[in-house]
Amino acid sequence: MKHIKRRERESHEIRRKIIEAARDLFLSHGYGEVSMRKIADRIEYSPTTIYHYFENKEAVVRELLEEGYALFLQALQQREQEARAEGLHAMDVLKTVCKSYILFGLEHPGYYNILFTTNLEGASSIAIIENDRSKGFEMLEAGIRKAVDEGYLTITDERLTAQSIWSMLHGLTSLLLSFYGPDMESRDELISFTIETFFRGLGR
Amino acid sequence: MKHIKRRERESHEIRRKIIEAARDLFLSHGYGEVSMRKIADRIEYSPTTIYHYFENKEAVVRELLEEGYALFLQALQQREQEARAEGLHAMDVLKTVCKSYILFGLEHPGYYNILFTTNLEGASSIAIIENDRSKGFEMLEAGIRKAVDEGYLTITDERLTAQSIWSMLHGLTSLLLSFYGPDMESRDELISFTIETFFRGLGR
Amino acid sequence: MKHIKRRERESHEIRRKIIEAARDLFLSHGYGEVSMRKIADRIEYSPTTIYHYFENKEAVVRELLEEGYALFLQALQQREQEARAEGLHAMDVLKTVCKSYILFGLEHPGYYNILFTTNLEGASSIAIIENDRSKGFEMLEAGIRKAVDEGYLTITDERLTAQSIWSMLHGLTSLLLSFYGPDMESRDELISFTIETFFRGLGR
Amino acid sequence: MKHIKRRERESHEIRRKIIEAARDLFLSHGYGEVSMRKIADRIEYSPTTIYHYFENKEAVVRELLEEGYALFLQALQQREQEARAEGLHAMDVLKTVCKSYILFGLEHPGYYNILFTTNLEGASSIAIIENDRSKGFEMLEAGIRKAVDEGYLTITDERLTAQSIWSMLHGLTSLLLSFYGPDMESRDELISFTIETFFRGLGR
DNA sequence: TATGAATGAGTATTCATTCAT
DNA sequence: GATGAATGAATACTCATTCAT
Repeated sequence: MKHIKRRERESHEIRRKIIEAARDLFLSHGYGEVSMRKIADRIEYSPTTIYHYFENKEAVVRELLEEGYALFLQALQQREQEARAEGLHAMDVLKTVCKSYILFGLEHPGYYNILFTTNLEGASSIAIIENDRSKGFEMLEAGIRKAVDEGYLTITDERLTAQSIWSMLHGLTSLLLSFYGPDMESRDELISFTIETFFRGLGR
Repeated sequence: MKHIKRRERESHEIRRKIIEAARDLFLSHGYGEVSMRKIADRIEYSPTTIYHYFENKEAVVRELLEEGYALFLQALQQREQEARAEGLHAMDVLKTVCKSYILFGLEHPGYYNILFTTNLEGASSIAIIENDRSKGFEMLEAGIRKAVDEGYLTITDERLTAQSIWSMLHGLTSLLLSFYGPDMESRDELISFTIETFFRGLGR
Repeated sequence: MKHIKRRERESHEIRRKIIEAARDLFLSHGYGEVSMRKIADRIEYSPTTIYHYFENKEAVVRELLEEGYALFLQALQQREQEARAEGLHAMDVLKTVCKSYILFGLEHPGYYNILFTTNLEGASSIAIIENDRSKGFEMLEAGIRKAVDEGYLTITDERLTAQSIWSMLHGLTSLLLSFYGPDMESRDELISFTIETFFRGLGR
Repeated sequence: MKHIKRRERESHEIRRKIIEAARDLFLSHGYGEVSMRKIADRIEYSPTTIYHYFENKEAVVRELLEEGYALFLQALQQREQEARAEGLHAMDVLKTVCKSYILFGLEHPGYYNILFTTNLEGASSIAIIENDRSKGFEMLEAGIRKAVDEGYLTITDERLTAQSIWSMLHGLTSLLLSFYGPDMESRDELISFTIETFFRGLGR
């Protein structure tokens, strides 16, 4: 059992296939719809094989979440650093981060749904990862603080502001994912409009 | 079949129990997780009994949706009329509607999830009700138009603005539902802050 | 229980509807496919109502069989008497009976299937009716005897001959019912050809 | 699914048990009566196990049909070749084929019922096999043609004649199967008598 | 006379999972 | 490293039937 756990971290081609299949299934279906057999069918292996790489279904989902969060955080951080490197001031860096949040959702709808929409009720040990979620939130807070420090924002409660921004971002992303096709013309307009409006509201 | 259809609309104690059980199950689970058997267990009847009152699972969900939308629209309309009766001007009426949207979600988390979060992929004939969803959206648009007409808002694209507001509301509501307990102290503060910020951003 | 049995014989409009519905369902489906609920749906009554007229499903089938046999025998006898009245000689009377056997099957495919094709395994008390089946067989035997008596046939074993004829008739009918649509052009040709061939074979 | 398909053709002890159980159940019951659970009970495995070997119920029936037809055609062809090898002339070869048709039914009542009596309404993709049925019919036609060519038969319509013979054979077989025990003494007599009579009727 | 209410058993099928190889 | 074999429990849904009214 120990050695299974150990190997669980090892990278492996089939591990990848499995979690990619699981992610794709999550895209169009809910947690209950993603079955070990469907994953197995998709990668053309027997269901038993999956148990060679993952202890059970929950372990698959857990890894999916971990990967998703890693990807998510990486996407945000990368864009932030790029923005900084471009010499943007704190406010525009913050906006860039916001846009890349939404972009992540649009580019990885499967991951986004699992990370932020799907209710993973059945999966108990998954709560551990909850703190990955707060890392993204902390990035937001940090960005806000910097904007405040640099005088672009006048804010009393950073935490509150971050929650508010986050909810706006999540609302926008999930709206775009569930009710609009991928080709919605006014998509970018809606994104820009919402973000600009909100930040204008935040003031100076 | 005929005789079921005939009184499908009739009220009945057990019908109520069934859809309430279904609604509660939807609160913490997805469509696939809500099973006829679980509903039956919850109301302490045999699964067969449910089929006495509903043609199939989809019919249960359909009624749940219809009820949910009715409740939702009613809540919005009632608060709007109250606000008008109180002599509030268009802008504050609009804000009141926004707050009652969020309040509906917080008071009826089960309904909110089914109406606006859950992926009802399996349920085909449910698309019909989709247009109930747009009724809520139209209320928003109408409120915006009125605020524009009365000079409280300067807006170019009503549709875009409504989508933007809607996404903010949905984001806020689902954030509150998934990540905060019902007793979150700063809840109302977050709601007010977000709405005020956004409308300030919309300008004049 | 006694009085139920008694009333079971009474004619009644709904009784008729029930067994007609059952018969129609038997046409296109097997015994297992004919359910009390489907019968009830078809006549637009509740399933419970059927139990007012019949003790159980088996009783419905039993009556269906009785009626079917009555109809069957009546059809045969009527044509036989008509043929006799027309002054046909015994041989042609016999052929007429044969043709009316086939015609019954083609005109009442539902009844024919229940009477002669469907395996009524589940229905125990139905064996009683078995002797109705032999009545039809006896008509055949009687017809043969008469043809022999009148010198149209030279036959050693009447029983054997009757069985032989019967099997030919059943084969022809069920072939026509299962593999040909109702509009098969060469239908009558096949019937005539087979009967004529067979009787020619029986000889003088 | 893939891996099941891949070895669907492979022989396997349990596959055999399953289709034999299904065949036996078909003997005394209709399509609707033969359930996966009953099959499972009969072979003393769990119902789930059957799905390890067959995709679904229809696949079981399909294989049953394929096997049945293969056995049927083989039986007919073998006897025909034997008869030819024995130097019988075309007429007697034809009669031999006829007798082996009936014999097949008597020796394999389960198969016979599925192939020629049971209404497989529920099973859609099964129609494909329908053309196996016509192969048997074609053997009959070919035999007739040969008998005509060799001057044993004078016939105008081969197709009609074949249908006529076929219906006689089917009638005889199903009569023997449903209404007589396997030990009926006069069985062979009835078979011979009917065939002889019919062919005598066909003439020269 | 008719039916609404209720259910236990049965229908096909899918699920996650274990075990021996 | 991979899988065939096997299953108990669950899925939605249908069945014949009973009972009280």
